[in-house]
This record gives sequence, C-alpha cells and structure tokens, in this order.
Amino acid sequence: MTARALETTHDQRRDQMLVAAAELIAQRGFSETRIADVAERVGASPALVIYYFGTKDSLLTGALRYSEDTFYSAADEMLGSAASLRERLEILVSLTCIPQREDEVPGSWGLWFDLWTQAFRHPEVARDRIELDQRWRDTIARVVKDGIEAGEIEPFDAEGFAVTFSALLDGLTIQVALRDPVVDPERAFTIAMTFAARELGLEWQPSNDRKKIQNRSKNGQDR
Amino acid sequence: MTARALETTHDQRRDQMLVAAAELIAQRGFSETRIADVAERVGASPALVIYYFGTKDSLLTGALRYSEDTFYSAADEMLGSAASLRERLEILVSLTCIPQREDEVPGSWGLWFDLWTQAFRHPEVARDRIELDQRWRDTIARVVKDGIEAGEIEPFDAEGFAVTFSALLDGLTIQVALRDPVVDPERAFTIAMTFAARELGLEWQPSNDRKKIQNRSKNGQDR
DNA sequence: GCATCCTGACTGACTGTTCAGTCTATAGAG
DNA sequence: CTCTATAGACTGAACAGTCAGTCAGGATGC
Repeated sequence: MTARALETTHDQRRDQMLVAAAELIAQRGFSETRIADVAERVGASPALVIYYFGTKDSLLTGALRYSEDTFYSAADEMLGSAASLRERLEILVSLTCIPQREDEVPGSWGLWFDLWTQAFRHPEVARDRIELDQRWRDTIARVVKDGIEAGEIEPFDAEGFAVTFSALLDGLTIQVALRDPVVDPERAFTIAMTFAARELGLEWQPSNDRKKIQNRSKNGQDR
Repeated sequence: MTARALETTHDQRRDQMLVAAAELIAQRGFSETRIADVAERVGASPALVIYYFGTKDSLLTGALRYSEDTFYSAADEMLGSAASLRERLEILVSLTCIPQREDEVPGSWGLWFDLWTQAFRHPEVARDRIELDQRWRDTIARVVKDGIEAGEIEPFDAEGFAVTFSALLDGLTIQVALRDPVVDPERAFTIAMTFAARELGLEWQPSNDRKKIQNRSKNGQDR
C-alpha cells in the first residue's frame, strides 16, 4: 500500500514533468526547451528532473509521446459521444484543422512539427510515430466502418480511405498551423469534409454549425 | 570589373556556405548544425562564416530559403521538358513522393520538417514559407491550366485543385519521408495520381513506367 | 536504519561571437 | 615601373555564456 502510494506520487510527478515539457516544447520548440525550464515549471530542481528521466532527451521524447497519446485518447473519447457518421467525420476534421484554445496543451500543432523533425532522424521516435499514425488511420477506418455497418453509406475500402484522408488532413494541418492566408481553418475544414463526403458518397454542405463542432472539440480537449 | 570579380567570388563563397549549411541541416537537423561544421565543410574558419552572415541563425534560415528556392526552380525547369498534362502531373508527384538520391541536397525531406518547425515559431521564416508554398500552388495551377488550354481536360477550378492537391502531397511526403511502412513511395505516388486523375477527369492507371519518372526526377535534380 | 525523494553547488564541455591583426591584390601616386 | 596606401578576405585565439549531468548529502516516511 505504501509502495503503491509512493508509486502514485512518483507517477504523478512524472506526468507533471511530461506535461510541463510538452507545453514548453509547443511554445519554444524541442531544442529550445531546457530541463531547468521544466524543473521551474513543476517547482523542482533540475536535478530532480534528471533523477526521474535520466537524460534530457528521454524527457523530451517522452513528452512528445505522452502528448500525442493523450490527443488520440481524447479523440477516441469524443467520437464515442457522436451519433452519426457525419458528426464523427466533423470531429476528426475539426480536431486537426480548427485551432484549439491557446492555453491548451496536448496535440498542439507545434508538437507535430517537432515530432516529425525528431522522427526523421531518430529511429526510436520514428517507430513511435509510425505506431501513432497507424492508430490515427485505424480511428478513421473505424469511423467509416461504423458508418457502413449502420447503413449510412455503401460498403467501401475504409483502410484505403484512411490512408489518403489522413495524409490530406496532415497537409491541411500544416497550412493552418503555419497560418497560410490561403488556407484558413474554415477552408481547410470545408476541403477535408468535401473530400470525405465525395469519396464516401455522403451528402455534406458547409454550414455555420462548424462553430458548434469547434466548441465541442475544445471542451473535449479540456483536461 | 575588378569590383565585379571580387563580388563574384564573394557570392560564390556565400553560396558555398549556404549549400554546405543546407546539407548539414538535412543530415543532422537545424539545431544540431554548428557553424564550425559549415566552416570545415567549405575549408574556412568559423570566424569567416560569421563574417559573411553575421549570425548563425541568419546563415541557417538563409540555407533553408536557398534550398527550397532551388528545389522549385528545378521543378519549373523539369516541367518545361514535359509534353502532356499526365507527364507533368507525374513529375510534380514524383518530386514530392519519390526518394531522391541520398547524396543530393536541395529539397531534401529533412529540410521541409526543419522549415516547418522554424516557420511555426519565427515570423520571418513563416513569411518565406508562405511565399514558397504559394509558388508551389501556382505551379500546380499552371500545369492544370495548361492542360485545359491544350484541350486535354475540361475547364476546372485550377486554384482550388492546387490547394487541395498540394496539401495531399505534403501529407504523403511526410509518410514517405518518415518511412511509414503503410505508405511507401509507390503507394504515395499512386494515391496522388489517382486523386488528381479523378478530380481532373483524366485517365490514369498505375503502371511500371514509374521508374522512368523516378529516374528523370533524379537527373533533373542533379546540379 | 533503510529507501526514496529531493536539492544546492558545482563542473566540464561546448559553441557563438569578438577582435586584433595578417595576407593578398589592386589602385593610385610619383 | 616601383612604391605605398587601402580595402577586403580571412584567421587564431580567446571570451563569455549556457547547460546537461554529477555528487554528496539532507529530509522524510516507515
């Protein structure tokens, strides 16, 4: 029991540090994040951070993992509360294309860039990312399959769709995150939904209920 | 004339350093690139690099710019030598999805990730990237318009297509660059071409002449 | 008294940038 | 044609700051 309790606080501390690291990475970038910053953020000494993670790299890549992981978990949870295929697609798209609240952490766009950059040159990170992306494609495919089983659309190659759709979403995310004037969030949303609708043989029109989705995605992201 | 000659060697030195920096960034990453490395690569002292660029950051962002710029120039040039819309599309797609030779520099995938990461947090870089991306979309739109004018396809919203298509290409590039086992280069190529063909009302079948395109893109990239 | 959590003080390595001054070549003066 | 002044390219050496990681030991709970 004691060991249990200790382990709990131990894990809590760990998570605190991971969250703090993720926030800092999102703000300043991977290579600009110092362990002293993380330590300050959790009210501890730099030495303690090393005590928990051994090396800086272990902390930062852990933070990347942790953050993306909670993003996907949040996505899964949100999807559970949606009724129709159309709603579920809108959730998927708004999660990737619509800005979240500034102060929110996990899945923040900056982290994607840093994750990709790290994954490109570090095999362990690359492995994690591949796994994460497979999970994302599985989520998309699941949504489509559910739609098929519910009779909302005709049978369809859900996995193939997931590959293409996730690539399109990634590309749109980049434009939105980098504030490209040509691809604002609304346009990105419309492009993605139009593509999905046409591909799946679903009816979809851009409408002003986008805001509703946006708000819901925010709340879903709230801790 | 004398001043000219001097200025020429000056610019040559500058370009040398930019190329060296781009190569190193592609290999090691932006933040892992030291000015001492760049200096060594051009056979000069670190002080000289500073003498030319003032600061490390100025050198590295300059290298990013320079590299992407030559990538787009190479793309424009290659497109000029293609006869049909189908060929031109295949060039666009292979440039983004098919691995280039290892030792080749400009446009190397690692640089994209670093460019995005930097652009996310540094407004000047972000401005450059937006400009670069617009140029890419213009190139795509130009290819489509040429196809329309040549009567190869029906009139079509070329700019709208360019926005969606460039996002899809970016997304596929990520998967390929990060060696996702699900999205190998060939599959990425097929996905992109299938999308373009369907969207534009063009006939296209995956065939084994992809290798031809791949080789051409290599040669086109050669300095 | 043992294990775990935690810290302050320290260090060793790294690295961007500065600076004083060298070397080369050209331009202009005599 | 020679001598010298000037400018630009270039460097070695040192500086100054930064930071990840170490270490010896203190507190706390059991």
